[in-house]
Amino acid sequence: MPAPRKSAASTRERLLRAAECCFTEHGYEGSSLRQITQLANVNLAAVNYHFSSKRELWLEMMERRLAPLNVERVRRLEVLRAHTPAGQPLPLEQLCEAVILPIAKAFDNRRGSCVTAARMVGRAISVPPSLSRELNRRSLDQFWGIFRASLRAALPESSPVEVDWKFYFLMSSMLGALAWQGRQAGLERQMKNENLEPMLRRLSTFIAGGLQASLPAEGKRKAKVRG
Amino acid sequence: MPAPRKSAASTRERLLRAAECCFTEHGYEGSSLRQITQLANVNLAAVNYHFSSKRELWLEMMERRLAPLNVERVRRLEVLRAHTPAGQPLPLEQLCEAVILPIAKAFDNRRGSCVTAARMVGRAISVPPSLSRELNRRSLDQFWGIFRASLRAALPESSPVEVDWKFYFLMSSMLGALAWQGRQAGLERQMKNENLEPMLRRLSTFIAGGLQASLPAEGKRKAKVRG
DNA sequence: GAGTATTTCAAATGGTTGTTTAAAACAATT
DNA sequence: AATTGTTTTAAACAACCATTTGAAATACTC
Repeated sequence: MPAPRKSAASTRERLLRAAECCFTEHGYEGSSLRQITQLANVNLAAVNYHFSSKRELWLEMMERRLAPLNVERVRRLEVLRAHTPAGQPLPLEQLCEAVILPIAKAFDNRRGSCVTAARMVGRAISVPPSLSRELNRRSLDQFWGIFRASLRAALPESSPVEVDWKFYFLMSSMLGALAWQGRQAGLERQMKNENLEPMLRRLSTFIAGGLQASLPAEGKRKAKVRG
Repeated sequence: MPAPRKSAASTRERLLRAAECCFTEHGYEGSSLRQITQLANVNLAAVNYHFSSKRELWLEMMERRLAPLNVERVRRLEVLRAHTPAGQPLPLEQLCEAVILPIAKAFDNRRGSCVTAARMVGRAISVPPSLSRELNRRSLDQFWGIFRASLRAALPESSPVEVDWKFYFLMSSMLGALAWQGRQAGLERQMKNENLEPMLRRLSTFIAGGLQASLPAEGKRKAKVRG
């Protein structure tokens, strides 16, 4: 049984990198295998050899990035839980940071920008439903189950359906902010590589504030941030 | 000069309606003119006759919906400004509602669901950049200028760049929540037609909380926003 | 170094895309 | 009724799409 050729992994890798770039820039349906293989400097048929289809290329590309990202998220959630006294609710802002901040680190920064990588996460919001569902099954369901439990622990006074709404707003806000990438707001300049983590911190603060705001226990109208 | 044929407007209208449906469901690149014309029961060439291209069809479809939406938003902002004593900052939550709530009403509800229409707005987040830029130029720039001024008036203690960030999070959160439509969170059921306005109210509260949260005036936990 | 499994490659498959064309059908005016 | 301008139609256009094929090239084992 011959070992795989030296450049084989390189072809696969180049393909994945090119796919990240194209899919992020032009979306799933907007990127052709011809564009991707040309950018990767490999033959067109390589996609169907190394992966079996365009669909699978996209899924593997996403999986590869999301897996370590989710590991880090879960690690942070566990640390947070360990540092919170029993009976105390988990601190909301740090909970948000546990989900959002790892995005800045989890991506390989050597080639391609972090910003592209972050936008890649956001792109998942606009992919065909069939792909979205499959990605969910492979790479998100497990993490989301864990995270939802943490969110319940951070919001002990909210009803389950209330928590679901907050969960939804947290996720969709995060994806929206990542997908949009400062366009239309004159912030493209602020969202370059070196500024990604500060931006994610701002985002965490924003989302934590939103989660806190709609707490039924608090007197809603004006004192919405914190008691 | 002969008057336009009776069914001419009808063809255009049917095309626009079908376009809303297809583009919302499958995205811009994912919808073909053949799908759209078939759904509209018109000839394929009708698209290039009534509009000049697929691109223009999408732009006109969006423009038609966004124009009255923005009129209503501006109207609400003016009412809000008129009801706020001079020197007082505009109330944040009502500011958010002025931008978000009109989405539930501005769309023609007779045919097609409101939810579809709302998702259509969210879809703008995932359209090719060239389209996004053109839509911006035609239908959003003017409103955004007005709204940004209102947001500054609601956040008198925030710096301009700080306001830009909040503006960005407000917009991207709104688009993200609309685009995602309860998928992945088991809330599809909650987001049917009759529930759209309550959902938009929740969203307003969430976003208003986020805007409030990062106020530099408030003694934040780590004081990361500003010294 | 012969043999073998793996990887690349150019070419072609069958299908779809947005757009164009030129003729036909239509409505209104003269 | 003839003319005019508008709208619809079927057909064709050229370009591109994802995927497959089978042979050539490569790297590894024995």
